[in-house]
Amino acid sequence: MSNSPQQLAKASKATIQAVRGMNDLLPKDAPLWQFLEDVTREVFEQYGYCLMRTPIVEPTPLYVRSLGEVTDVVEKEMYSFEDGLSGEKLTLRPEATAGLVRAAIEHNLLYDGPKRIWTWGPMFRHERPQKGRYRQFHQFGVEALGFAGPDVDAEQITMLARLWKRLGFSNIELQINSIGDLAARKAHRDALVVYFEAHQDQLDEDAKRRLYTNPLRTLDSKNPKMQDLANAAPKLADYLGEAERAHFDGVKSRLDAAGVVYQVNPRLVRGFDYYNRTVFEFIGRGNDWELAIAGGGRYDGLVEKMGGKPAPSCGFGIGVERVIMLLQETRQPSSSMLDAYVVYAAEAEAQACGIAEQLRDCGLAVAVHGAADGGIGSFKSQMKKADGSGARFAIILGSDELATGKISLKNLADGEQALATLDEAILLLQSISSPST
RNA sequence: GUGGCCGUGGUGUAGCGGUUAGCACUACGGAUUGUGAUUCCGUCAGCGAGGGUUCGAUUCCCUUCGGCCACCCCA
Repeated sequence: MSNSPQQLAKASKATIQAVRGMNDLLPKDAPLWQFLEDVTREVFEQYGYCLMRTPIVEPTPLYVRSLGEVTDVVEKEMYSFEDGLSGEKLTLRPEATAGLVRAAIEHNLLYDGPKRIWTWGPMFRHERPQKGRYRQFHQFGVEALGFAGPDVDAEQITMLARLWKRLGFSNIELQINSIGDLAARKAHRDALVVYFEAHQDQLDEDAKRRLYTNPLRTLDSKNPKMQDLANAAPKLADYLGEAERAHFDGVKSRLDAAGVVYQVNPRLVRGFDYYNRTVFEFIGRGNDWELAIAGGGRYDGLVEKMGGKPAPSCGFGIGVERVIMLLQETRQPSSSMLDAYVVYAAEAEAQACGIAEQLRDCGLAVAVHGAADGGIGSFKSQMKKADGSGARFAIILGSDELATGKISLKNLADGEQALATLDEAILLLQSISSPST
């Protein structure tokens, strides 16, 4: 019904836009993303985490089983559809953990012991878009599968703290909490429901709606009228057993030892059902916003629940777009990676391309001038382009250079220009070329 | 998903029933022989889309698409 011939005809005239909440990464923003990807990979590798990748599309039941049937994500935010060709029920992944766990089980990844892994890519959730919240967004996902002790919890939190430091962030807040094991959570939840039922008359609309679905959220209510009620409610901490408390203490003492500053937030919870014990969240603050930039926790039962052998685990996700927002506020745009920009007269066009190829053979980054209209333009306009490209040097090929068999090499930073042979130019360019190329 | 605010060249904006839709930045071209700045001159480029009201709509109304904010939730 949404694609009547009339509507299609109309649509065919209008320009086609990107799907709502799904953004293009434009060239001007790419360097920042690449910087973040590079630094993140380096930090993860420092801790022995290995890259792996899973498909963007998974069978829908994977998420229903792992995240929990009554979670918001599963109930109303998943891009689920039926493959018209096979009839399979599929879902665009809303998070990374379930797919990684599925793959770990499918390939028996844990047969010779626990594994530290990470991944990265787009995730999809059908929410109303806002700043820092998109329908296609990107996450780094990190999982330590098969580790039972509090050491990996602390390791991952410490790793994130190191990442923020490497990225130059200072205004990051860390909140941690223990939500206990399943039994403790269930006992606490039941007590909460009983408590709220006994105070039905004081509940606001949200609280009533969430009474049986997500009573924990009511503890976090922003409604001032609910504060007293929430404060007097049963506390999760009182339901934690000895082992759970010891685990949490283990995490905290390791963070203390590593010098990682944190705040215990007894109301911190996660949106997915599979979490237990340690949960944590890093809050980033920009000029006019405050959002979680990374969050995670322990999920001791998930691997077993998904059909694998029991493998207590811990993991987290980083919101790439949100980290990029912070980077945009704290970092200057990075400079071009070009070593040279070739400017040439019409009769030197063939030589320009040839010389550029020879320079690239030597590992240099070289752009050859090209104009929108297919011509090449004056030397003046070519030099403007050379300047705008951010290249360190301009290589000038005109009739004079052709006649002498040399090239002119102009340092765009200080304006120095000299004639040189190609070999001399290569040596000079290599000596100032950035080592990463 | 609910409620609210908002869509003017690539960017930031002025105008708000009849205007050649103004300004700034950017881009492009030029200011004597083959050279990046500044300055000066010039040029390109816009009312998100679709209906309606009207003699006439960028301006008013509706729908839609998109952005942002709050809620919800979360990275």
